[in-house]
Amino acid sequence: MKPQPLPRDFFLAPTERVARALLGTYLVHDTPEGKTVGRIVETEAYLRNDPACHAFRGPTPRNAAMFGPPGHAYVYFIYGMYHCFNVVTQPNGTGEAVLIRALEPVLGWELMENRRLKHRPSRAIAPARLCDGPGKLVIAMAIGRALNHHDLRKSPLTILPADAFQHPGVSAKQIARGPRIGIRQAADLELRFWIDGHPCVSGPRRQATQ
DNA sequence: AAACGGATGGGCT
DNA sequence: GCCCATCCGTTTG
Repeated sequence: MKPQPLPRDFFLAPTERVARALLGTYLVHDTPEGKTVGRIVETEAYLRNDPACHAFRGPTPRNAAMFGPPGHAYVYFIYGMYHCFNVVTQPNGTGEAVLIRALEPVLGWELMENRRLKHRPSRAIAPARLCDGPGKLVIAMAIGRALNHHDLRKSPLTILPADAFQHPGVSAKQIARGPRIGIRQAADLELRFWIDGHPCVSGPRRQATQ
């Protein structure tokens, strides 16, 4: 039987719990160019009463998706040239989400590499560096503003459970946590989660690779 | 190995 | 006008 996308109820759990539960699941994007799949290895939670959260000061045109239905995408533009991809959590109107920060490439490696090289044609990219950051994975998976508000139970962009590719999943003991990256407000909150020691995690805390 | 600055443009005070 | 949920190449120790 074909694996079914994560159901709506998955995203109704407390956001911190959803951020942990997403580790080991698979982000799948079907495009005319081909299919790409990445295993989620790093996430961050953004909460309603959290000054670092885009929804903190209430709804605006930009953050509207965060106040929309759970299990939909929130895609936003940042630093004049990048996008970030989030999954909305909690009931409609709450304003919480999980940022997807890093993927382990699973399928469509060559397509992901070509997309990355188009943005940065100067050098080769090590496999573990292909999707080790929120801006990078969005380029590799070709996730753009058009997918803002997209229902992640439907084609072309879905999230499949950890067992979809015969993987046992991620146990609580394998999950590390720490402060979120790149924010000034609420910088002390430990709302970043990753698979401990995984080579595809972003930042200095990942395991040393070559 | 870590620190730093430039690119680049939308969103909000 | 200032602030970014970033990335990359260069410099520094």
